[in-house]
Amino acid sequence: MRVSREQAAQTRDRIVEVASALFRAKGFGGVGVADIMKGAELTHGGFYGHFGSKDDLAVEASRRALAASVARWQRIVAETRDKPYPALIENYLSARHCGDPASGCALSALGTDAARGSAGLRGAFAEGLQRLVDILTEALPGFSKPARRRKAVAAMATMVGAVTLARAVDDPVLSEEILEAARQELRTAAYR
Amino acid sequence: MRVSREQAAQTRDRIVEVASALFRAKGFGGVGVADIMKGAELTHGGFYGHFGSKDDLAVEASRRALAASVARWQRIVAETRDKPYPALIENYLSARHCGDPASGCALSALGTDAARGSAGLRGAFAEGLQRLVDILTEALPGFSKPARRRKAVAAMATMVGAVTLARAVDDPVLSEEILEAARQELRTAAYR
DNA sequence: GCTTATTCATGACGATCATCATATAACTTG
DNA sequence: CAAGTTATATGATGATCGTCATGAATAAGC
Repeated sequence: MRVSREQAAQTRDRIVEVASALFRAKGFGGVGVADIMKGAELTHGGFYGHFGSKDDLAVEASRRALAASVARWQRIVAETRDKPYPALIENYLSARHCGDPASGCALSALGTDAARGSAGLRGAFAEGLQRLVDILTEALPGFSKPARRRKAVAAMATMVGAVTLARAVDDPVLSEEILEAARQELRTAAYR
Repeated sequence: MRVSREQAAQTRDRIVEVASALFRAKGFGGVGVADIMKGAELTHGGFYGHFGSKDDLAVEASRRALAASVARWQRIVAETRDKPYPALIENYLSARHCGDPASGCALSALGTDAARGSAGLRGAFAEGLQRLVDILTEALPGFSKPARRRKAVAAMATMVGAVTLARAVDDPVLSEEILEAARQELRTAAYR
């Protein structure tokens, strides 16, 4: 069967959206092309009419997920004009974000997977990371611009590491301790 | 063919050792049982005489890798009696560690993979993390014990996040910036 | 309204996967 | 030295994987 050009674009969009969630939930290797297509209410056959390979989709889905994070951060900054930095770290280091990788940040959901990925994939991660760091740099109070940039990069590392570790352990008490320790350290580090 | 009981134990040991390196290099899903056995100079058939499943081996290999990190940290602490903390973070955040996941820390090599793993696997990660945090807590200068513990947990998150991100991007300049930012922040955070 | 182009479904390809059954050979125990 | 045990090799299992060839059906272009 065939659908309108506009519907086809929507279909493609739906595939990327579903993939971005499934990849974050189960990893690049943990999801098959058929799973993704089924998630978009399609059969696996039409996949290669939209994408050249699974890796191509992985790159696009990662870009989509990271762009969503950028948009989310921008919204948080806009909504908390006075103190955006605490709002950002509180949000990232929340139990909700930790418990919902599928709709969370791709850096902490796919970080170690991306390290083993193609150059294109790692390029997408680099660009997404840069944009998030830019937002964080602007959100940080005081200091010179280079110092704020340095603090923003380090804060990114702390947040990504904290969520990654909190998810990697099976002890809920330890998970919460990790998130809380990161929250406290980042709060005090910003205002010293 | 058959080998002596002692040799069989060595064989099993060699499999775990090879697996711990291969898993860190390529992820749990990126390596097959046959690859591991070939790495141990065996064929794939004998695998299930030693282990109940691939996941069982994953747990054991992770434990092995994390125990090696604990031993490494203890050695570093013993060798730098006066200032063990800077030595630990310098070591973890080095370009060498970043460029060699196969013999590095399992937390930053398999963090996001472990988050999607079995409860047994996440238990192994929790225990390994606890031991590393214990060492870091003792190595931190000044402060009360709870404060040192909190700082140690946050420092772990920063280190794991920094190495994960530095590996996940394709830009060497950005990678080095991430490691350096984490080094600087951790140094100043410890002595404030 | 007819032709062409294109979206998606069906189905199959070969490769690879974890797992296991069986066979062989040699260590271990008596 | 004989009998039993067991470590490893060989080979097969069914499942799943990414990828692609083909066909049907309909939108788009003339």
